[in-house]
Amino acid sequence: MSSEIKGPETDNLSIQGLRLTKQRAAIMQAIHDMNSHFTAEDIYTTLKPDHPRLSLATVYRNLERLTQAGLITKLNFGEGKNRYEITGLEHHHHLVCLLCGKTVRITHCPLNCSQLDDLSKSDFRITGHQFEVYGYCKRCDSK
Amino acid sequence: MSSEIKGPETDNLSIQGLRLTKQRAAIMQAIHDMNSHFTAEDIYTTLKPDHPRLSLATVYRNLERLTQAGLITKLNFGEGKNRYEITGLEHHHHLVCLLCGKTVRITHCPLNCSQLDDLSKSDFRITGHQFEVYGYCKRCDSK
DNA sequence: ATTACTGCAAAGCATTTGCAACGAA
DNA sequence: TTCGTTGCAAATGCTTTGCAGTAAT
Repeated sequence: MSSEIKGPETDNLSIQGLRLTKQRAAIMQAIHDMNSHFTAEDIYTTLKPDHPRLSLATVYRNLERLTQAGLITKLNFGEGKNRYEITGLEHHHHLVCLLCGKTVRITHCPLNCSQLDDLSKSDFRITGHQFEVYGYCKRCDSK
Repeated sequence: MSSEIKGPETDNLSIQGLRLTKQRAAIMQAIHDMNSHFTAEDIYTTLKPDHPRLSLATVYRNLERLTQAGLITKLNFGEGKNRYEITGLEHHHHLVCLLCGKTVRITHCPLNCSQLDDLSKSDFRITGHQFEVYGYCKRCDSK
């Protein structure tokens, strides 16, 4: 329970040597209100109306820093762009609808398989993994 | 055993309504000689010396068509670019070394888990998935 | 006063596309 | 003669970077 974003809090930031700028606060707030798998563009278009001078570059730089700080996690749904989610939830993966983008959380993690245990012991030190399942949700499939 | 690339064969192509151009033949040959997880750039730089007029666009277009035809499969190692491999091998996933790029095949497929069976039956029609594990191989880890 | 952070514009990379010429069938 | 395919150049989409000014500590 060390690194969680619970609101516009500064604690996690200062520990990492990050400063709490207005832009960063706004971005963290937006991340919260987003409650889904968001992109840099999502954050940008959400904030732009109330922060006309905010630049996309700032959003990217912040998402990068927050990722490094462990506050958010980078996801890859194979769309050619990155998505993020807040870190600290139970470890999970996703089932993604290719049409509407709806996602369902999969709590089962494929990393717990004996074949990987064997490999891991002998030849590899595993540091990360990625598991995403694609398909069509009931709603989209019936169209 | 329907769609395999075994050399500069035309059978698979004609079935798909694809023409066997010099460029396509060269690309298929290169794919063979590549025997690893290659990128569009890999194919391009391999062929360029002997095919000075070959364009990257042609490589991309061919990889796309060959993927559609099921002869090769698109991979995503989270590098911000696509990799491909020849289809027809036993279904598998990869353990990828983040330093040297070495890959180890994982024959276990996480799609066979009861949680997914349940979801699949009720809400989703699963059409694809992605499972890659990252880490450092023994050799790179000891550096 | 430092020095992290920002906006802006330009650059970077992988990939795609429009179009006229080309060449398999 | 078709019409799938190609080369070229330009365009796209996402992301990064250089730089000079700004602001948090």
